[in-house]
Amino acid sequence: MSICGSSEPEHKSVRRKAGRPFDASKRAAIVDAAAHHFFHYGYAATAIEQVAADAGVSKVTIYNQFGDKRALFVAAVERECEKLRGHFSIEHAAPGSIRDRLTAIGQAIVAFLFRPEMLQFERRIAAETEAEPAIGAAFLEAGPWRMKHGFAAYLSHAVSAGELAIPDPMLAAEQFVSLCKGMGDLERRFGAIVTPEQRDRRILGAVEMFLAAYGTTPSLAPTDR
Amino acid sequence: MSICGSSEPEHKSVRRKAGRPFDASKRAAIVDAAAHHFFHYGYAATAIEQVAADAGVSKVTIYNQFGDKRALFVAAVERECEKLRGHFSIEHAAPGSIRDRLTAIGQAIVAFLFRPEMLQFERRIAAETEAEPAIGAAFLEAGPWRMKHGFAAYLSHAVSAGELAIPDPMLAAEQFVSLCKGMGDLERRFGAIVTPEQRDRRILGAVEMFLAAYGTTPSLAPTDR
DNA sequence: GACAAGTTGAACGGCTCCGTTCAATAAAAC
DNA sequence: GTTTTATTGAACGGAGCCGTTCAACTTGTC
Repeated sequence: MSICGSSEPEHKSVRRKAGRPFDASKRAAIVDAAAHHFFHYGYAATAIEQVAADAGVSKVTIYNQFGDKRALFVAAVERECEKLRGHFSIEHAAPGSIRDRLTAIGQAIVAFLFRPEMLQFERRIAAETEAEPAIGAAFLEAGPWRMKHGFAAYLSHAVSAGELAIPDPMLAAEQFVSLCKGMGDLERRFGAIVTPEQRDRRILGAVEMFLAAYGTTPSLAPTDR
Repeated sequence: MSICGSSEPEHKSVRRKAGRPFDASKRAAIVDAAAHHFFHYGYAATAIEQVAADAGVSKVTIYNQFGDKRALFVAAVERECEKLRGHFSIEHAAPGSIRDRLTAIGQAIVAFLFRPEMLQFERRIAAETEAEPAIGAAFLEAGPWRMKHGFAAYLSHAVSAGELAIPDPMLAAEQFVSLCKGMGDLERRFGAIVTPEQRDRRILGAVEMFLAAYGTTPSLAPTDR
């Protein structure tokens, strides 16, 4: 099972086999439709025939190209993970105090993670991880772990600049994100609504606590409000 | 849909209707078997016939008593939530420094939350919350929110004792738990193994950070190690 | 004992859906 | 033009499972 490996492992200009080649545009349409159905209605609730119809393609074509329902699902996950990979760049040079920048980063992270599509995607991945652990691993690599590394690098940068004092940036990255999400993560997964006020309260608290632990200048608002 | 309301809403000694009454022991056996199957194999993958066989009961009996597959699932969730309710008591008088006590609490919380059965249960609840939001709400009430209140009360107690300085105990409770779980929560859900060392590292870091923000005595080990 | 209601086993209808087969057709390589 | 391969539409086999029905039996109340 090669989930989320390098995109084009072997495209050596090997002599194309004779006959009519696969229609790449059809393949893309299939994966698109499949991703939509899988992540919107769930794996079991997705009928191959429906995917075929949405992709404007025959069902047999899908089985020709992917062979299996699971394989199609894996392909959809791969595509989504690929999209994820582009979303983790933090500007190393940003304006404002470290407090302001942390706040902005926290808001961006929460906004990104709490999108409804992300919720759906996580749900499906978590459900299928049980049957196919490689799927969960691929998601962790492409998403959370990647983000953690990026953010840890940012923190290290701030440490170099003397703005923070962090013994373990990887741990600190986890801590900050965990604080920002707080219980909102659970509530979201279990259908409770999380108000923007709650989000902001958690982010504010996260920044406050983070600076209390890792700040270099004596924190100015230890007992705010 | 009455999920997790008061256990026995109307048991007024209303004149028992004539004829053979429901067999309570059978009902219990059914719910037991159903819970096992639902939380072990998932809702869709659970066949009523199998539940009936495991409970030593006829399929028709299940339909007589519960009427529906969903209703049976709800009954199983109710029973599990009921069990959850007993698990959130924190000893207000415990020995040791506040640091030691927080560490012990963190370890207990993580140990409780990371049990495999809890993972399974959460997975199923999250999956079914989509179709039935009341299920997710019931779980939040019986589990996370209950725990949060209990822990916040404990923290308030420590504040009264002058051991901590916390402006918002509810937020602080969230923060501590979030820090203890850290990314381990995600990793667990997506099939990655979380080593005891990682857990302990996170708990240690959580206590450290928590005391840095809310401690009353100057933290003794800011840059531990 | 008469009555009412739960329990059982078996069978059935109905539904959804996966994956395959087949013959006909289209598109590329040689 | 020939060969090779992909695509299509339709149909089929097979499986799983929900929920119902029925007749017989059991267990309770009156």
